[in-house]
Amino acid sequence: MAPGETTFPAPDPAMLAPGSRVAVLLPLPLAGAYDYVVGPDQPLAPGQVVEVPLGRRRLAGVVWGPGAGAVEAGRLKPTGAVRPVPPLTRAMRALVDWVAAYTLSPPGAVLKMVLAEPAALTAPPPRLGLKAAHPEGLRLTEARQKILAAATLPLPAAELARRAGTTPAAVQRLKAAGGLIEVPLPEALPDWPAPPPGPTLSPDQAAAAQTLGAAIGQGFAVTLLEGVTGSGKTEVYFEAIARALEADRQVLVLVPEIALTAPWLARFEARFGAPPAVWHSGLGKAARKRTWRAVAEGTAAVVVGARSALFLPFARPGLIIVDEEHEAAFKQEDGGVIYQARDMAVVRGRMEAVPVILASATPSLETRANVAAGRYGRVHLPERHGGARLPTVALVDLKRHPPGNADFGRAWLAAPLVQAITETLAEDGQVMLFLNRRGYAPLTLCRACGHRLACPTCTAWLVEHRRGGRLMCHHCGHQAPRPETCPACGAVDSLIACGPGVERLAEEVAHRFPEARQAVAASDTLGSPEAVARLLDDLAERRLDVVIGTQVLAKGHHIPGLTLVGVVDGDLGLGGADLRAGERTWQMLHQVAGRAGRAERPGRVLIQTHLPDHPLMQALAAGDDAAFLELENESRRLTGMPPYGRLAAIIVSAPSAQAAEETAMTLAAHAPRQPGIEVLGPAEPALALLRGRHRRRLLIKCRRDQRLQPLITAWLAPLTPPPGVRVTVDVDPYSFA
DNA sequence: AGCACGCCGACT
DNA sequence: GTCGGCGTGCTC
Repeated sequence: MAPGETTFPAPDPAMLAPGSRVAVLLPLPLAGAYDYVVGPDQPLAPGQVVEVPLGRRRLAGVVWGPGAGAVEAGRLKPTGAVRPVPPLTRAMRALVDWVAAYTLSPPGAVLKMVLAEPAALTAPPPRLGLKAAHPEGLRLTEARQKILAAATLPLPAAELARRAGTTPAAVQRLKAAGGLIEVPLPEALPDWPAPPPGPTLSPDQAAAAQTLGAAIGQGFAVTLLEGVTGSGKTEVYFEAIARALEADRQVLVLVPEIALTAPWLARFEARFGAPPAVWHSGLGKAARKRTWRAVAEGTAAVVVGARSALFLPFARPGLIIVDEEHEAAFKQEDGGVIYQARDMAVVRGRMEAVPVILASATPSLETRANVAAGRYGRVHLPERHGGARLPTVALVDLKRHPPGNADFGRAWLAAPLVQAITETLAEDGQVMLFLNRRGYAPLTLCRACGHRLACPTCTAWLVEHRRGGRLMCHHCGHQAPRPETCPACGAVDSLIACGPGVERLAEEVAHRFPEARQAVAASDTLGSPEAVARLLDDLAERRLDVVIGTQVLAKGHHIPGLTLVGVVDGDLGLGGADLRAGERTWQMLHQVAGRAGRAERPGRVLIQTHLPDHPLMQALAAGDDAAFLELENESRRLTGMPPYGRLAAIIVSAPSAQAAEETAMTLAAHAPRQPGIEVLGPAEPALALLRGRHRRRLLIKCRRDQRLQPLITAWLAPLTPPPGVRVTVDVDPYSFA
């Protein structure tokens, strides 16, 4: 076999002979697979990646099965070359079909996520090495003798020159003279050292690790791994990973946000002696190709990645882990396919017959309900590893302690929090202030005429970013320099910043605590795992006293000197129409609370709130999770909301508000009317205008034991939206304020 | 998703 | 008189 022509045997017996009709799924949002006639060169098997003509281009699709026969035989074009990649497994094809049917997306749109890097579908150029040849009449200089002595085994040219102690030029001339021949290098086997023995686990951890590890190789099962921050969840599921590796299976770890995994990666490497493969949308083309192929060929043992890693074509999957399973970031909101990666990970586990671990300190209500119903198992880690104490939580009533104005301007820190920061700094402790708002101020208005600066293409205020002196829309990326005069009335110096962002909070801290060394941490200031790692290192090495951050800081990293966490706006997310707002606030505060005092010193958490009597705030202050969860669970049950009912959102978007409204009204008029089905709307979503498109939203709701998809399909199929109007379906929507 | 075909404004 | 804008529609 010639180098670079590695063929992958087709394991599927359902071979399609040349001349027969074959269905090929293309990575395009088409309604279904297209039929082709199998080309003369070789038979095809389901799952193979094959080149086909489409219009006047050629692209790679996947053999989906025998052709369906809707298009007359004379119009069929022949399939082309089979691409040198392992065929998509039956489980993978089933996953594509399942996700497409569940999310009401074209299967080709799901396939596109699987074939995420088209370049990966071509074989990498074979690595060539040079090996000694001994033609007659070769002039043997001293340098040439050294090269030939070093080239008894094939080596890359640069390496050969280095070992022979000569220059690459000498090697090239020797090659030209026929003294070296080019031979393909054997594929470098991945250097995956045998994992060192694991750490000593507490009895609870050991028992949990034992349970999770025992599931490897035993088929599909879902287990919730629940434990408070610092209980050692990661160490426990690392042991399950070790069991999967021992069984020669690959592991997928889904994380909500790859930029935040720097400490995780360090721990992983410390445990296993090698880094995992990493997958996220920000990877460069070359890295994507390398990683995709390594996963497909089975040489990448562990992959950690964001949502999109769910669709990587593992050769020998053995375990799927979803870390921080409660995180809203697993919900893909925009783009072709709208899906919940955590839920689809469970589906993939079922398709692949491998166990799934959902890990969280604050599991979602959905997952809790699945545990309660016996669908998922549960492993609980009650003890804090090392016996560190949980922080005390206190509420700061903003009505009793309004921050008011200070000599430096408007203040956002109430007196009790200022007091606590002063004490903490005096005791040489570190402080984290948490405010989930990027930028300097979330709203800018004109003092003269009251005009508010809004995004031209979204229903959203422009956020001032003083770093860079710009106004930005956080929804579409629109940005403009901060104007000198009011765009509405032309008044000079009349624009004032309203409300706090992290930059503004940093200003207040600088005024109040000029001695304190501080840093701001937000997703726009900390883009990469390296930047996050640097910040955490600065904290751990005590080069910082105060860190002011958004959600990016609310992760379970270990900062021993951190003894005070201040939540500047604990009410964010409360009181809206968002189903999960209360739950999210609870999870977020829990996670923030978990940050304080993880070493020997006990921590304090102060939460500023306007609603100290809210049951959520009371439960947090009392540390009464059970009370909060019971309240939340009951309200979901009574209203038939998830997890006790099923929901889908129908989103209409159009260039004009009128067109959106009209289509939405038409949809509502044709809504299914039957017992147990409720259709709400149309209503204006929170972002009625997004990226220049006007939007309306309808909600359809049914009981858990019914299926929404067939209803929605039957409802929408006969209604063709007018030109320019788009109708999209979001099954299991997260935001519907 | 591309890449066509198809009808209305500013240029060699 | 053409070059070219991107609006709809098709690709087995």
